[in-house]
Amino acid sequence: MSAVEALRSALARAAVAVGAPESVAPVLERPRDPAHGDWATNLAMTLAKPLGKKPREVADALIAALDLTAAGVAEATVAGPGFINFRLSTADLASGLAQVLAAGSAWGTSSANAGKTVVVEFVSANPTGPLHVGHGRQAALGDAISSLLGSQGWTVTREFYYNDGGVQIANLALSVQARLRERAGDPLVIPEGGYHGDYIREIAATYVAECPNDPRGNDLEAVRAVAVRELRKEQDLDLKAFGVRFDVYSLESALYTDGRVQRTVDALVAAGQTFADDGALYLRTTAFGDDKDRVMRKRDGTFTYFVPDVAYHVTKFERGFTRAINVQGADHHGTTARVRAGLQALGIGVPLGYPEYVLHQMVTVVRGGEEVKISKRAGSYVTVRDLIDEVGRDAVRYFFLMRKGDSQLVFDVDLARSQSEENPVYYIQMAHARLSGIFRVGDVDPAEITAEGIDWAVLVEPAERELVKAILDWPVLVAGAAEAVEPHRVANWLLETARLVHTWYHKHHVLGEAPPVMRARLALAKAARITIANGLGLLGITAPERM
RNA sequence: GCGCCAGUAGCUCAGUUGGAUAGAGCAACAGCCUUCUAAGCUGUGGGUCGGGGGUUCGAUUCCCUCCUGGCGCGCCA
Repeated sequence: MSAVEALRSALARAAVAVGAPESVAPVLERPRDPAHGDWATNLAMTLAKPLGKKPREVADALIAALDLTAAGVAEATVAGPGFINFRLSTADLASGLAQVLAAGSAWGTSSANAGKTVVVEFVSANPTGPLHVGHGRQAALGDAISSLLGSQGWTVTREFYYNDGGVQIANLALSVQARLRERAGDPLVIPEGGYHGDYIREIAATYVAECPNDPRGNDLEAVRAVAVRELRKEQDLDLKAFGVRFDVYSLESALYTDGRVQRTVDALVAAGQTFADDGALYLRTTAFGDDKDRVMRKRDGTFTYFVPDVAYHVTKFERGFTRAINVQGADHHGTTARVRAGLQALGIGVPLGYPEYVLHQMVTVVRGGEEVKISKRAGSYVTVRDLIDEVGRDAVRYFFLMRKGDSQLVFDVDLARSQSEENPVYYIQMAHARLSGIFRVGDVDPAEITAEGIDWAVLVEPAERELVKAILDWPVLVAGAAEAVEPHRVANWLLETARLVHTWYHKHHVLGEAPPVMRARLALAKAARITIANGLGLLGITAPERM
């Protein structure tokens, strides 16, 4: 049993002793001010009302009834409106590090969700151009969310859905055709809604090389096939540069060719959830919470985009995923109600909140204090590749993850590329490198550092007590971030912990200290290094040995 | 007009799911290099948590209302 659990159960017994109505689960949290102690509980305040007493009286009674030894507490005091603050002995506090050393790369993982499966869909771009910064945010978020869930025992499938059907693909083919005809000497006429970037010219060149008999792109279907293939290749390279890997790629076009779209429509009609009006077929999405009913089949006989999306999500459900999480830009939030409504209308037992959506706000890129909008190759937007080439993969990952998804994100290129204290990525990686440096310089193999024979009571300095607490809080932090699907909590924790590492490193030495102190501090350094490396790993960022 | 998201220090943002005197970085100011990386550290100043109501022992957090900004509201995706 860990120190916290011992304290919690001792408190629960004390609560019963002072007459609490039924069993309680006391809440323990870190006091904001470390001077207040190592743990604090608001138990007395929550019990005050049912007991009909003042909070501070209840607090005094709780302390009197508390078995301090069993709770592993050196001191308990009442403070403020009725908080009880606890101080642990340094030995009890720091000995928790033994778990960290034993767990290693598994520190912070949990098997709480073992046996449950989740599919995380992200990026899911149209293959109509290089990935833009919004896709980059999705890639960072989706990958980190997948890792977070995986760390908590979920079996995770990372999935990319190519929207390779519909009008936009037709516009892509026409845009390439326009460039082909320009090459052949015609005046350039890029169609309405077409694509203007330089990459369209590159695709035209590829097409001419492969199909010399059709320099004007008269075979539009062949043009389309080459364009989609080239852009999928391009996007794959973007993702590779970003270090993101997917387990499954799904194609919208396949949902048409294998009849899934038609079968989904038939099922919705059979379920009585549709109606025809003015030559179009509607789904009664209002029966499932949408603002208005939505067109499924247009008058021209083609389906609207959300129909294949519903068919696609049926496959996720049929593949047996407990949860489905979709990471998308907030500009897609209108579709969430539609997809869920379609799944409910089918009446096949899909849970109400399926799929879940993690929506993120827009990204703006700033350089030299000015917003950057244009990439040469893409024409109208900044690409992920631009950012990676300029500031590196680690910095791009961190910057996309350091803000809550539902905040708009300002990506400061100058800050991200600066190799200085101001840059949070460098600051965190530096903490890891410094910890590594202690072992390198001291010629100590970290593998030799175990909890065996360490006197934890020597870690009495305030700076090391704070670092110890941050390390021991890591598993709760990760579990909370996974539960809330919020990777930015990990990013913030890393920055704060890196700060504690730098403070400790600056104030106290490891090598050359008296043997018991050096040994305990080496253990602390190793535990900190493990935890920071695990945190960076979850975010897909490297933990360098030296910088 | 309706829906979703945001509004916290000069700037960029956290705030542990309702707790103590609201925090961090940058910027400003004052200091610190014979020791494991100064790519660093220490300290100081800085606030009507957008405004106003409500819920309760207690609200940045929950509810209502208004203001401002972003996104969406298509037989586009």
